[in-house]
Order: sequence, then C-alpha cells, then structure tokens
Amino acid sequence: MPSNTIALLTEAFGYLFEPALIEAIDQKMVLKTAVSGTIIMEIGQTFLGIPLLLSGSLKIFREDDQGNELLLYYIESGDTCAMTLSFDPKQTKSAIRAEVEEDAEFIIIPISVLDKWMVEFPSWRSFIMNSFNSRLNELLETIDSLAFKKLDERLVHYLSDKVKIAGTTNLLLTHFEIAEELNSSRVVISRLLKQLESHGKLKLHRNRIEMCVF
Amino acid sequence: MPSNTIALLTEAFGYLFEPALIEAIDQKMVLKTAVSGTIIMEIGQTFLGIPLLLSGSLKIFREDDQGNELLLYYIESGDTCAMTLSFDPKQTKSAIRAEVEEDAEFIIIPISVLDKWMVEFPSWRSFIMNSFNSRLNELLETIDSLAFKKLDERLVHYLSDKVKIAGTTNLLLTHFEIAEELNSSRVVISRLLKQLESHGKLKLHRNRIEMCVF
DNA sequence: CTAATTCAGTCACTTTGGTTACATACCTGC
DNA sequence: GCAGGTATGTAACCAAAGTGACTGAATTAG
Repeated sequence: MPSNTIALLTEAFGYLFEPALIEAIDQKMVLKTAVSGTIIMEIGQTFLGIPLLLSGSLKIFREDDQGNELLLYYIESGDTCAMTLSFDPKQTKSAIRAEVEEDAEFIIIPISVLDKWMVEFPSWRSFIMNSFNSRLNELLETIDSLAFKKLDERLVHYLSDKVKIAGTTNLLLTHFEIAEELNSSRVVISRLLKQLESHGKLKLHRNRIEMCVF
Repeated sequence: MPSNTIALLTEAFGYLFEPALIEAIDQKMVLKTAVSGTIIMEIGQTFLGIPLLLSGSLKIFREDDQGNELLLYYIESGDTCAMTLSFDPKQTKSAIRAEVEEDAEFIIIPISVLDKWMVEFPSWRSFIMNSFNSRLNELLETIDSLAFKKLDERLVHYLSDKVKIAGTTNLLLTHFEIAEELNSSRVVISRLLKQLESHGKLKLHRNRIEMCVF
C-alpha cells in the first residue's frame, strides 16, 4: 500500500518519472518546506543533494564580491523543476543563491544516488538532461537581456515575469527591491516606472504596482 | 591492431575515456577539420551530433535579432572539450554560433548514441556532466562581466583570455573585431585601448596589440 | 496621537558608453 | 608612385544610467 509521500511524488512527477524511480526517490529523499524569503542555498555553500520543487517557486541569484546581486531566473514546480546546477562530487559549492519566492515544498535527493539512477532510469537521464538544458537556456536569456537590452526593456520583462509567477497583475513590490534584483539603483527604477506609468502600461501605488499591459 | 584514428583518440581522450568507449567513438564518429574563421555551427541550425575538439580552439557567440553579437566563451582541446549545449532529440536547434578561432580538428558524435553510452560508459556520463558544468560556469562568468563590470574591465579580461588562447602576448586584432565580440563600438574600444596604453598595460600597433601586463 | 521609519518623487549633476564626422596613417594592387 | 581600401586617432555631441540630496507621503511603533 503506497505511503503518503508516494502519492505526493506521483502527483508532482508521475508524468515524468516511472513508478520504480518514484519509489527510489521516496526511499532516498528528504522532504522540506520553506516560507517566502527563506534562503535555501547560499553562494559558496556546499550542498548535500539536489532539490526538486514540489510546489511554490524559487528565485535564483548571482552575486559579485561587492554584494551586488542579479536575479538570474525563476524555478517553478510545474516547470522542469529545480536543480541548483552542478553535482560534481568534487565541485559541490553552489555558484548561486536560491531564495523562496512563494512558499515552497521541495525534496532533497542525495548526490550519491544520482549517478546510479542515471544508469537505472531512462526517465531520470532525460530529466537531468532537460533540466541542464533549461538552465542553460535561461542563462542565455539573461545574457541577452544584459548584453542587448536597455534597462527599460529589462524592467518590463522583469515585471512580466513577476506577473506570470505571482499569477496576478497586482505586484507587491518596492522600487528598491526591483532595483536590487536588476542590479540597478532605486532612483533609476523610479524614473523608468514613472515613464511606464505615463505611457499607461501600469499604475503605481505604495508597495504595489498594478500592471495594465504585460 | 588499432587504426590511426584509435591512436588519435587515445591521445586526445585517453585520460578521460575508457578503451571500450574510445573504440565505440571510433566506430560512430566523423572526423573533420576546419581552418580559422570557419563557422561550424550557426544559430538556429539543426545539428546532427555533438562535436568534440581534438585540436585548435573555438569561439562561441550569442547573437540577437538585430545582428548584434557577443562572445560567450572559448572551447579549447585541452579543456573538457566541446559540446554545443543541448541534445534533446526534440530541441536540436543551436542557440549559439561556433566559429573556429585556431585551425581545429574535431569529431562529430551522432546524437543517437549519446543516451546509450550514458548507460554503458561511466566515463561518458561524467564527461557529459562535467561539460555541462563547464558551460554553465562559463555562462555565469559572462553574466558577471555584463552585470557587474564596466567596459574597460571587460576589455582587459577579454585581452587576457586572448593571450591565454593564442599563447602569445602579441595579439593580431583590430579594434573593430574587439568591438564586435564585446558588443560595443569601434570608437569606444579605441578610446579605452588608448587609455590602457597610457597606463602602460599594452602597446598599440596596426592590426596588433602587444600586451604588457595581463 | 506623535515620532520614527520606510517609500516614492524629483532635481541637479556626473560618468559611461554610443554616434557622427573627419583626418591621417598604413598597406595593397597596379 | 598612386588609388583605393582599411585601420586608427580624435573631437564634439548625445543618451542612458548612476549618485547625492532633499521633499513629502504613507505606514508603523510606541
């Protein structure tokens, strides 16, 4: 008789993983939950396993040595799910920070079983490959934004992403928060937001931005 | 009795791959050579296999819809070797352009065998994983440059990389070429180079830059 | 209710990088 | 050598984005 967790896993990953793999995951995983704002992975931190997101969403950041930060991309549960890059047994230091955007449930799979499962489960192989590909494509998109787009375009793109993730056009954000995630400054963001408001693309309130076009 | 190609492969990959894998590669691969400047993979192009670099080096570019381009990173033979990202049978369109920097020999491995080899050869699994990781880390470095550094720093970094790849402090480059690879403009690059020259970091000549500090 | 804090709007100013334009130097083919 | 192309130097100007300073409004703590 299947346990609670098996049912949970089947709901989240049944469309991806074969039953035998789900059972294997059930035996090896650690289930965790974290509320919005929690940092579940810090830069330079050694990780014991790779996380798979069951619900909620994560924000993935890069940071330089002066503490400037940049939002790289989001991880959603529906999505090809999580994976904080790398699982080279030698290089297990995280290159990124993962912060919970919306309250999240996730499981941690120990690195030790990853290679074994690659041999045993075809669906695990393709999952890992697809995850890597998604990460690469997201990084390429980030590079496109940085290299080819001006800040106002990046801002619009950022807000559109937020709408998608939050599932509402009513965004609870301060200008300062946006500035941090885009590695810009508060004044500049305020300026551009005002500009977008005057073009009717959004409405500004305190701690809140109401998107019109997105 | 081992064929020529087996000896060649063993020289290039013997430290990475088990003999049985080298034999498998020998049976499936196509050997190619290309001179400096050749584009061996174009954006949007469907690829039939993944390339592994035996000698020479490649430059990997990203481009936007207006034709602006940006150098992402180099692939060297000594290095964990090549791989033009993705090998999802569904998504086999290249996201990048690969151009030969220094005359290169490389082999193409058909996508069809990749998954099979993942099961059969542990060294192939770790090779693929390490390659993905290298690519991810290189992209993250590119993002760091774009997000956190000013153009003069990016320029110095670019020139240092060139010295490493070319193996000489005597770089045969025009200002225009540099501008293209950094997605900037010729005038700006000339300006910054003059500045670096006045600080004694390099000497400028026609079609040539002589690096002092790097 | 008041004081302190946080958030947003705005101004003046600087820096960085991009653009246009033109001059000059170098190099190649003839 | 000369014509034409290519590479570089430079100046004037512009636009995008960052900075510092100050204001007032909204919110929260006490």
